[in-house]
Amino acid sequence: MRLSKRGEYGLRAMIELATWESDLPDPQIVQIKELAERQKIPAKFLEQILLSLKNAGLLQSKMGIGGGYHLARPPAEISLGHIVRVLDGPLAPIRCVSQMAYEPCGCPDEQTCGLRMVMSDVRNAISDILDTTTLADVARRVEAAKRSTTLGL
Amino acid sequence: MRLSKRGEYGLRAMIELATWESDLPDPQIVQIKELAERQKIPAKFLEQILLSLKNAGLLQSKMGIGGGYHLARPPAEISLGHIVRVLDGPLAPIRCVSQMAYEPCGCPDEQTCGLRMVMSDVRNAISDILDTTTLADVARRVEAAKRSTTLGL
DNA sequence: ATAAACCCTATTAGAGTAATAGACATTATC
DNA sequence: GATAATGTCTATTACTCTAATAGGGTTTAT
Repeated sequence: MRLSKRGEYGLRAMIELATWESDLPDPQIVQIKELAERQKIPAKFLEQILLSLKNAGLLQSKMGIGGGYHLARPPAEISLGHIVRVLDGPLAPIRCVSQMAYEPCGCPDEQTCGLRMVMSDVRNAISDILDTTTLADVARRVEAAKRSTTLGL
Repeated sequence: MRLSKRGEYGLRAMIELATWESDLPDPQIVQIKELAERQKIPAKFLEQILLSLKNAGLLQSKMGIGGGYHLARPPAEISLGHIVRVLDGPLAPIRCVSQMAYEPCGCPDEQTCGLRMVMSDVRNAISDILDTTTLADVARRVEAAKRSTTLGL
């Protein structure tokens, strides 16, 4: 049940963009290189990932000097589920319970397939989290955690 | 977030064994070949899978003529989570939130890592389902579904 | 003794992952 | 308008993993 590096790096980058924006009214423009350094991601690999996210409409970019990336929409309107689907494909553990990429699995009867019932529950549990959690939610939790660890010093 | 074929086949086989047992007081002994045919799984591949499950203590086997496999414990005492972990490894999407195979992910501070917070929720959601659902639970749901589709005819 | 079953390890073909490379396009600035 | 900093795009590669296949060994009922 693993998230690929591609998915992990993409999520980290998007979360970082969202946390930077959370203070400021206007979207912050950030270069690949800076994001890669901060998150310790190979820059050329991150480049591909951000490009996919841009083509999916989740990021916008500006070319040339002073260019970079910023979120295409407010953080509250970008769900983690969307990001994961773009980078890693369906959330479902098996395709016969996928909403976005259903395929029959060959069992004699889907209505009475025990595996399908349980995996459908798993899919829904994952989707309940990732499709309802937005970048803004994550940014908020990060800020809260930072405040409480600072107090703990 | 995918379940491997290995995991899928193993779960199907275990669920099948459990549903057969659900009627009868004594554990049913079943041959690899028969399980493979019923579930349309390559027999030699299933052999490897069942062997892993046996070595993990979830199945027992009997060699020689009239031999085969049966569950090592009552279906109510075998969780799907256990089966998946044996065949596919940790449930967690990333290792830094895994209970059974934790590894640091290299983020500057795990306490304030947004990705980690969310993926920890996902891990728990998956584990809440798979670790609390037993083969007996699945068998029960399958029987119920069979009854209701039969009524619907 | 035989055949039916599980036991165990090695091998392989193919797919997928994680990167790396490099040529190209755009734009701010001087 | 030259230059350098940036994103765009595609190809390639090394490596790992997956799914399966192969085949010889061991046990046991008859």
